[in-house]
Amino acid sequence: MARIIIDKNSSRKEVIIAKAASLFREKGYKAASMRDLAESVGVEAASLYNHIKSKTELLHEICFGVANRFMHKIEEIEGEKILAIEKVEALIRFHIDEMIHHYEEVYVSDREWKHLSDPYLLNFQNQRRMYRKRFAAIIENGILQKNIKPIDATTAVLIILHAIGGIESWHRSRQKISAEALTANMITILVGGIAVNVKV
Amino acid sequence: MARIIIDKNSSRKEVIIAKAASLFREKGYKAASMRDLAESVGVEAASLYNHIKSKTELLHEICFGVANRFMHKIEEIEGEKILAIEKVEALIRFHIDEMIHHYEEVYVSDREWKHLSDPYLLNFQNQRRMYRKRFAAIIENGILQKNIKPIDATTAVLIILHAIGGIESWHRSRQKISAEALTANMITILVGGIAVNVKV
DNA sequence: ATAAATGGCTAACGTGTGTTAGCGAGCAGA
DNA sequence: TCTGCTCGCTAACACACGTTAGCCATTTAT
Repeated sequence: MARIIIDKNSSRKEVIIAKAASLFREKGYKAASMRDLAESVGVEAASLYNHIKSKTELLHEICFGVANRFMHKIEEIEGEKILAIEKVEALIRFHIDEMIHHYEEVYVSDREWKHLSDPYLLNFQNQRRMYRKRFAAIIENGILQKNIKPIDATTAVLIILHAIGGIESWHRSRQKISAEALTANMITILVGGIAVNVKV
Repeated sequence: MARIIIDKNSSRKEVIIAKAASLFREKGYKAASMRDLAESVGVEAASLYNHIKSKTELLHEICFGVANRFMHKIEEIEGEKILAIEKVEALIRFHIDEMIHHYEEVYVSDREWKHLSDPYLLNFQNQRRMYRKRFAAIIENGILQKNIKPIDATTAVLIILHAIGGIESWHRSRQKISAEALTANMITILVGGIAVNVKV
């Protein structure tokens, strides 16, 4: 009888969620079957249901786990007493970091949330909209402070978030450049793209 | 007996492909069923097979249709005698234009190509890799010409392509700003992010 | 007008899906 | 050691999927 192996600080449920994130990222939520997941966990499909309620629950856990982390971070940053452009940079750094270190979950939350079902779907979409509004508000503040170019804040947020989502490709491509170099490049382009050019 | 309505310059097959693109975009390839597609075309599921070979064929047609358009465009731009940074701008404009006017197909080609099956999947991935290499080569040229900042070209391509992919969100959001304004903003941020700052 | 091709239809197939029921092995605490 | 709970298993379910076969109506070409 093959039990799910767990280490000290993660339950069997958490192990399943982690494997699910990896699988959903690779194949997409719909294309990944519970039997696939079971195999990757090392167990029969039916056994999974001793730990989880449904396939959708796995998606909830992944999506809201990620969403909550981002919500907490933006709250933290909003409270700091720094320039708006610095807040934007901090936020970008956090996004990149998340994308590098919690790749699978962030990716899934980004691309597969459509498959959430209705009480959760609505909630998620609301949180997402809120987050973007608050991000845009920071940028608008920077425009008033004159350390950000007078651009459409919504568009800027859209570009920034999706650009970072593209780290997916970097992740796949055998890490030609280091995480630090990647971050530096992205900051140069993104912050450089919206910041008022003070130096040179 | 309900026939598929066609206009002068599109066959029944093309009508089906267009509807498929719309459906695949909305639900994802796997989640969109042939019965869904049939309903949106106004016909029974089995009838679709008088015009197409399989569900996968629909995905091929969509993905390679888009890929070919981009390949032709980059070839055209490579041949022009203009600065590298201008080539990049032209390419970005084309991407944005495609994303605005052939939204569904471009989106599907971007997000659902994973579900292509193997002779086609490999081919598509190769074309994608080629395209990005050629895009990166233009940027590297611009760095040598000193009209583009000395950044990692691969990262820049990655950012640009994904940022434009984000127009998806704009498309959904009731078009708060015009297509022209959106394009102008994106050019400001993206080109501004990589260009050497000559003017202020 | 007649023949052939086209493009619908219904019915059904096999397969893969998420999930439940029910059973038993092994670990935990008394 | 005994008891109960955790967590695995096999078997099976109902259903949704892509696709095929075979039939008939309508359009097109001769």
